[in-house]
Parts: sequence; C-alpha cells; structure tokens
Amino acid sequence: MGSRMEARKPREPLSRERALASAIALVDAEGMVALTMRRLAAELGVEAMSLYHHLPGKAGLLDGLVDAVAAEITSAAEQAEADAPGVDWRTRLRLRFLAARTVMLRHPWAPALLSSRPTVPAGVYAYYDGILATLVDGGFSYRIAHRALHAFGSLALGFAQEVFRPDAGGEADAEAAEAAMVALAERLPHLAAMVAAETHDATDPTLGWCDSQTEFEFTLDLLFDGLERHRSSA
Amino acid sequence: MGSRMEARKPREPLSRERALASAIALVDAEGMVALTMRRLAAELGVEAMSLYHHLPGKAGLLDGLVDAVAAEITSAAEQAEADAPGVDWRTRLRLRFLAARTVMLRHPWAPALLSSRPTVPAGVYAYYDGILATLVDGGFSYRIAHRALHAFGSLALGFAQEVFRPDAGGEADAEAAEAAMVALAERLPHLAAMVAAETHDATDPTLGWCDSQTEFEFTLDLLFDGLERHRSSA
DNA sequence: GAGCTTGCCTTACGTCGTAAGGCCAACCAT
DNA sequence: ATGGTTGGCCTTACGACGTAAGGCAAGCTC
Repeated sequence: MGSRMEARKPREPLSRERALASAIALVDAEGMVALTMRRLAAELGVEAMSLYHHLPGKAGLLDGLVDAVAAEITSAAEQAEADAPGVDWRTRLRLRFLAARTVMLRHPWAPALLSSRPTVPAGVYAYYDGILATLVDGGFSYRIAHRALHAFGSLALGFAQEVFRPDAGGEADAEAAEAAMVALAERLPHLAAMVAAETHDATDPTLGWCDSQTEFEFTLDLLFDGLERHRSSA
Repeated sequence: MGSRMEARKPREPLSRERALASAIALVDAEGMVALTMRRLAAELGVEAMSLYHHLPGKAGLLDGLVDAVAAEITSAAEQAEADAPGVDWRTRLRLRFLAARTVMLRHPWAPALLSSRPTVPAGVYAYYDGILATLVDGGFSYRIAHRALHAFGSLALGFAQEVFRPDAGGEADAEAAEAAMVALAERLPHLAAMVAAETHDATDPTLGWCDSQTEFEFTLDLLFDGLERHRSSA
C-alpha cells in the first residue's frame, strides 16, 4: 500500500543505539535472565555474532545498559531540580534522589545490575557531579560532601539496599503464613514481634508491611539532619 | 608406613558441611568466578554430579555460602557485644557492625553475593534479630527499630554500597593519572575538585583517597545521631 | 545370600559467550 | 564498466557451564 518508491528496506542497519534500546526494552519486559546475545540478536532480527560489530561483547553491553540508566537518571534529576528553583540544599537533593527513584522503579533490574558490575561506567560519574554541585552550592566543604556521597550510598541513585526480600510471593493463604509466623517467633522473637507490631497498625496492609517510599524518605531525613550540623556556612 | 589396620580410607565421605567449607576456601582464594560445580568437585577429589547428593544445585550452594557468612557474622557480633557489657545502644550497635565488617573483609565476595541472591537465607534473619534486640533494649519502639533497620541497610552487615569502584588498579604511572584528571575536570568539575581537595590534605595518600573505615563510621554516626532523637525512653 | 539403600561416577543435553572466517552488496578509483 | 576494497551480516565451531538420567559397586538389613 502507498508508494513503493522506498521499496521495503528490509531493516535499518543496526547500531549500538538500536542494540541498547532493544536490550533495555527486553530487560524491562523479561528481566536480566532473558538478556543473552542470541536472544537480543533475535529481537533485532539478526544473528548473535552481528552484535559484535557494534558492541564490545556482553560486558560492554551491560556497561552500556548502566550508562543508559545513568543518563536517564541524570536528566530526570537535573530537570527535577530545575523545576523547583530557590529551595534549600536538602530539598534539592531530595528532589534529585526521588527523581532517580522513579527511574529505578521503571527499571527494577538496574540496582542489581549496577552493583554487580566490576567497574562503574562514566555516566554514573556525571550524575554524582551534579549532586556534588548541589552540596557545594549549599555550603558544604568538599570534605564533608565527599563523606555525604558515601553516606548516601545507593540512595543517591534512587534505591535502597533490600535486605528483606519478598520471599518470592509464596505463602498464598493465611494458614501457611500463620504457621511460618509461629516458627519464626520461637527462634527470632524480636523479628516476629516487629512484624506483628508493624502489621497491626499498618494503614495499608495490602501494600505489605514495608512501605519503601516511607523508609526511603525516613532514611534521607536522618542523613540530611545529620549533615546539616556539618555544614560550613549559610 | 605405620599400621595398615585402618588401611587408607581413600577419602572421608563428603558432606554438605565439607562442600560448603571447601567452597568458601575456594572463593576466598580465587573469587566467585572460580566457583563452578566441576571446579568445586575437583577441589574435593570428586566428580561434579556427586555434589548433587549433598547440595540442591548451584543456587542451594550459594544460599549455603550466604548462610555460612551470616552465621560467622552473627557469632562475631554477639561476641563483640558480650565483651563490652553495660554500654549504651549506639556503642553496642557500632560494635556489632564493626564486627560484621571484619568478617566481610575476610570474605570480599560476600557483599556482591548477598545482594545478588534472589532470596535471603534464614541465617541473615537471625543476625537481624540480634540487632533488633539491641535496639529494643535501648529504648526504641518496634516502629522506629524497623525504620532503623532499613536506614542501616548494608551497613548492618558490615559493608557499604561501593559506587566508586577502584577502576581495576589501572593508571600505573602519574602522567596517565594526570591526563585522566584533566579530562575529568572538563566535564565533571566538582568531582575533579573534590578529588583534588581530598588528595592534597590526605594524611595517608598511599591508602587511596577514600578511607573506607572513616566513611563507614561517619555514616554510622549520622544515622545514630538521627535515631537518638526518635528514641522513646531512657 | 537376596534385596535394598547409599555414594559416587559416566554420559549426554542444552545453553551460554565468542573466536575464526565466509559471503555478498555497496562503494571507490580507474 | 570494472576490478579492488571495505563493511555488515552470517555460518560454523569450541569450550565452558548447570544438571537430567542412569550405571555400578560397597555395605546394610532380613
């Protein structure tokens, strides 16, 4: 239908950008386990070895993914900060970190990937440079700013180290959960008591008893409060 | 030589414990990449498939490793706290976390492994129960204690999320480092300034410009100070 | 002694990343 | 036009990996 002048170009010529974009889409949809060279190639209508003309191997592909996410975070954070001019340093940082968090929620695989990479791609540094700018502009010395970066840890990138995993859903019915709870209470009394206490007066138990957003911001405030006392000037 | 009564038992019968111990030794020595079923079996003088009579597959092996490290941390933390009776909650927690840190320094692969596991083995929960005990005993409500656990994140397990990686040694000579520094300063002025500032007045430049121990304790103090204000009683 | 269990081994399958080289269309200078 | 060169994609193949299926031999119970 329509003009045949352009005929059908059987496919556009494949490139690093196209490969990365396709990889991100694939991982968003099916998780990191689905990201193999063969599978990604198939997704692009190509054979596996063809990818090596545009990417320096699997490791390079993963670095590219991290860089892409870092770029997404950087622009989101920069825009968030620009949208609210004239606020104090901690509000600016909070905006940055929460912007980063929305990006991470779009790419749930990113935290694990980022912390599994043996080296940090360049894009991540660019993001940290922006945080430093905010800190220094807010009156912090480079020494304290440096420590602040370490203190923020992964929070700066929008995610918190999850030590309590969801345990893969499981425990569909209440009786199994109850049994698990009893077993828990025997060996781990305080953990059991905490779960019990938090579950009872939870405002929204459907979301599970850990509201990540609340925890995230609580930790941020702890750190911001502490840092405020180390600030040089006003 | 000597009595042949016992003959030579060609090897003792292999067990989950022996397999885990050997796996830890292997990973301590050569890193996670060296840990394959075949290699571990060879280390035990056995064929790969024999491991499956004692371990439920590779994933189970990794969970076993995490559990073993968690147990090591738990006992180290418990002992550290027991050795200093009558101190306040934050000192007790600091002792626990620093004890965990010494264990993690013995097993540098453990942080990455722990955060890459899809689920958390039981031993980790036991450790967290001890932390909760300390917090509650120190006058915290379960609600705040819960948030404190999230705030501590990986610090409670003795390691900090490393965002700045060592970049694989590299840059052997000063001129290459200098060139990298100049390139850095153009695009990332604040990062460059921070590195410069921290390098110049570093007391011990040989250790690199990030003293992890100092950063670790700095962050702990930030969090402890913040939590103190949320404590219920004395 | 027969039968069963236990502990280890052998073989084999499918998947992974990727090294080596082949094919073919597009482009260039002649 | 034409022969050479280049670059994008494909084919084939190798050596890992985790592990399913089954074999074989020693020691136990009755």
